[in-house]
This record gives sequence, structure tokens and C-alpha cells, in this order.
Amino acid sequence: MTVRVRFAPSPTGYLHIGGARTAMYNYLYAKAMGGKYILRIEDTDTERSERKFEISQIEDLKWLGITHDEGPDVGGEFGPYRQSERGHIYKAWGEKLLDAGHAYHCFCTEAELTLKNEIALAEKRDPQYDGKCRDLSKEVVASRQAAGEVAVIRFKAPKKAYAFNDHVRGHVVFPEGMVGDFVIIRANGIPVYNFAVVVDDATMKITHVIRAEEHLPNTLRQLMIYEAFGVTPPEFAHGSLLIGEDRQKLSKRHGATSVNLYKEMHYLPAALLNYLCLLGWSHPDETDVFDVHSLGIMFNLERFTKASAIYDIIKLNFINGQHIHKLPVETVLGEVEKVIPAEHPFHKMDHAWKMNCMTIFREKINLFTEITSQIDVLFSLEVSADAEYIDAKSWETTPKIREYLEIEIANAKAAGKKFVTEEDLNNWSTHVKGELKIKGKQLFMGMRAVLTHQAHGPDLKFIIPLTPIEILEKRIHL
RNA sequence: GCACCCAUCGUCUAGCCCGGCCUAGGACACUGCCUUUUCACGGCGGCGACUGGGGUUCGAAUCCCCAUGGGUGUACCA
Repeated sequence: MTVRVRFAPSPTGYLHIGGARTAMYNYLYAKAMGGKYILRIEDTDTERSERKFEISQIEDLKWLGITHDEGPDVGGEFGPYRQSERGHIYKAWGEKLLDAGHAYHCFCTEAELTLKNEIALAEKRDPQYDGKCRDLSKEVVASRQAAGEVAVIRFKAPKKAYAFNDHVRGHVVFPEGMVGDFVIIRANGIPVYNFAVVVDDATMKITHVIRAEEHLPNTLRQLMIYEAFGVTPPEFAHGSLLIGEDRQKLSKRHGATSVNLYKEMHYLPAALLNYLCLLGWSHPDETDVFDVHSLGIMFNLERFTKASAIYDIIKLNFINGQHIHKLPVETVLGEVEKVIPAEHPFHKMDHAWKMNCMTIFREKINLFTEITSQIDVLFSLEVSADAEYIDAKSWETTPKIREYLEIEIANAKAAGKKFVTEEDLNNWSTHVKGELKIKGKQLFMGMRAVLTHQAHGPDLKFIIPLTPIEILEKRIHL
């Protein structure tokens, strides 16, 4: 039997990182098992569903490299893949349940139900449906409908316990009486989530349902429906939940929780996936930095974590940095050019210079957006207010260095040099050491202070040859 | 309220199923030292956890029970 898994988002907002993680797990499992990964759009909530969200979610999935084998945009033999287009299927399957006596029409009004719920709650009883319409005869139903009354279709919840084996949770038992008769098809004819999911998973031949723990209680209702249809349920794997620092389910107020935001912030999709993968699953080799797409058969359902995981952007940043550091310089340059402001002098430099620059600075960033402040040491004319810098500036040796360097730089410029070389820099320090008799901290810190007006920064032998000579000249006179 | 799920360093986790190799391992963060000043990288260290209580056992992070804490669900949302 070939494995068929699915990711079934609701187009009611942008792709959430939790959803991205679920999609990835399904995708990875299909890849590992040589199966198919299906994308299904669950837009039965007509109030909140919007096509633009479906489009953006598919786009974000694509950005992440999570590509589906079947879906609304690519088709497939089990379509349609949008629940809003599967009405006839739900209707037919609903009839089956009605005919078999597993479901019935219910005419109770919302007001009636709300009132009963309140009473039940007040009496500390479970607010389950009382089964008022459960035994209405066919004739009564027909005549009330003819009279214009609208009905929902309710499922007759069997009074018995249910159990199943979850790949993550193990043996899960739902005792008898956890749910009352629940609605499967609304008054407007649109099916309710738990019903639509079962019909879709059954007709799409889904073999494994991999989703987050929040769906665990839903499994009971779904199991009931599978049973009523006489269909063997798929296998389930309920992974952990993604939560915020306050231990609540991750939501917008926890900051950047949608994938498109990470795209905008120029994160590497491979890094986001890598980090998300680690939140609730662990690599067999216990490594932290890897390419999820090369996981292959290493990915399995046995290494999921049961406990909820707190989303921590600091570690994501670290992983993003690790991925950047492994990228070819050329690629880094391409990305970085997108984030450095258009008016930045960086863009005026030639290709060779940019490549040299990236070879050095690639190692120093975790995010592409950090590059601009990093390369400031090459162009900035700012004078540090740092105490260490002020100290270095006050040494009696420092003005001597400045005086000497002023001449050297003027000469280099007069000779037509656009940049000084590492060799020049070496000669300078040799001179300062030999002729000016300045060494150790006074030498290095002094040269740094004069040349950059900072107390700290990357190695001078890397940054000075990259600093335009006019900048050096201006700094000398600051 | 009721039901279900969960519980190892601040965080992500390994170990748990098949008790001893665990004076609990790794990673992020924080931090010390080293690498002919600094910073970064790297290397070597440090800090830092089995929620509590019972039980089973020669022996428990690992098995059982209870308590506590947290989470999710309880919709004509998904």
C-alpha cells in the first residue's frame, strides 16, 4: 500500500509556522516512504475563507520547497481538492449515514440549544445535545421540511468507548459519553469539519494523518464516523503543539508567526524548515543543522516529541546563520544585494570587491539583514563614543601613528591607489614598530583607532584593504 | 465543570518503549580561557534539569499509583 498523506489548511489567513511544520512533516513522510503528499483546501467556513489566502499559502509552501503531488492547483485523480467544490460528495455520504440510521435531521433552533447549554452548565452537567430530534419519523421530517423548517444533520454518537494507536501518543482511549450527537451538515448544507475531513480522507485514500495535538480530541468524532461508514481509519500521528513564551498556543500576538513574514525578513527557507523540524522531532544523529530535503528515509514517525515546544526565534537565527555560512559566496552576495539600501556605497563597488567582502562578512551574520550594519566599518565616518576608543585615542603614541599614516595614505592616493593592500598594512605596522618604537596594544589598538575610529571590529588586515582610500583619508582628518 | 494530552538544564532536546553503561549527553542563550591587542570564527571549559510524593525492585529519569502544574478540547470554527 502506498502511503498517502495530506496537509489540509483553511484559507482563513496566511500560512502559519505551525501549519508549515505540519505540512513539512507530511511532505517528509511521503518522501521517506515513497508516497504521495496531497494539499487539500478546507474552506467550509465560508465566512472566513478567502481565495487570496489560499493563493498566498500555496505560494509560501512553494517558497519553503514543500511541493505537493496533488492539489487544487495541480489536480490529481482524487479531486476536487477544495472542500467548497466537493458538496455533492458530502451530500451523498451524508445520505448514506441517514439511510443507515447513523444520522438524523434536527430542527432544534439555536436559541433553544443555547438555553439548554446554559442550564446544563449551571447544573454542572456536560452540555451535550439531548437527542430531542433523534427519533423523529420520516413523515414528520418531511412535513416539517415541507413547511419550510430548516434542519441540520446530526450524527448519532454511539454510546461506547473508542481507542486507537497513535504513532506519537501510543494507545489513546476515549471513554464512553465524551461527546453527544454532533452536527455533520449545517442548515445551509455545508458540512462541518469533522465530517468533511473523514469523507475526504476516506475518498482520497489517505493512509496517515499527521497533525498537531490540538486535533487529538477531534479524532474521537472522526473515529465514530469512520465506523459508521465501515471504513478503516487511517493511521494517526499527533505531534506536539507550538506554543509561545507564555506557554499558550502560538498566535499573532507572539510576534512573527506567519511564513510570509520570514520571507519578507529574508530568512532562508531551508533554515526555517530546519528549525521548525526540530521543534517536535529529533534527528537520529542528534544533529541540529541539516537540510530537511536530504533527510530521506531518516525521517520517521518514531522520533516525535509529545510535549509542546516553545518557539524561540534566537535559535532560529542561529540556524539561519549556519545555513548562510554554508552558502556559496556568490549566492550570499545575491541575497545581500537585495537587503542593502539602494543608496548604499556598497552597490558602487566592483564585483571582485563585493566577492572579497562577502567572503569575510558572510561568517559574521546570522541574518542577511545584519549585513548593512556589518559593512559599516568599511564606509562609516562615525567616531565611536566607546570608552575604550577614547582611551586608545588619548595615548601619547596614537597621534604619532596618525601623523605617519596620514602621509602614507596621502602617498598611496597620490600614486593612484584606490585601496591599500594587506602588504601596505604590514609595512605600516613594521614601520611603526621599528621606527616609532610602538608595539603591542599601543600599536594595534592605536592603528585601529586612527584607521576606523572604533575600538573594536573585524581584523584590520581584512577590512582595511576593503575600505576605499578616500574613506581612510577622511577618517585620518576627523 | 467535564474529557483528553503532556511534564528532563532559561529554551529545543537525547535517554524512557526493552530498568543498571546516567555522578543525565548534545544544541541555543549566557559565561571563562586560549588562538602574538579588540571583535567575530574556532578550540577548550563553566553555569544549568530528571515537578513532588508514594510504590515495585538489589537497583528508577526510565515501570505503577496519587498529587501538583501546564496545555488542548468541549461550536451549525478548523
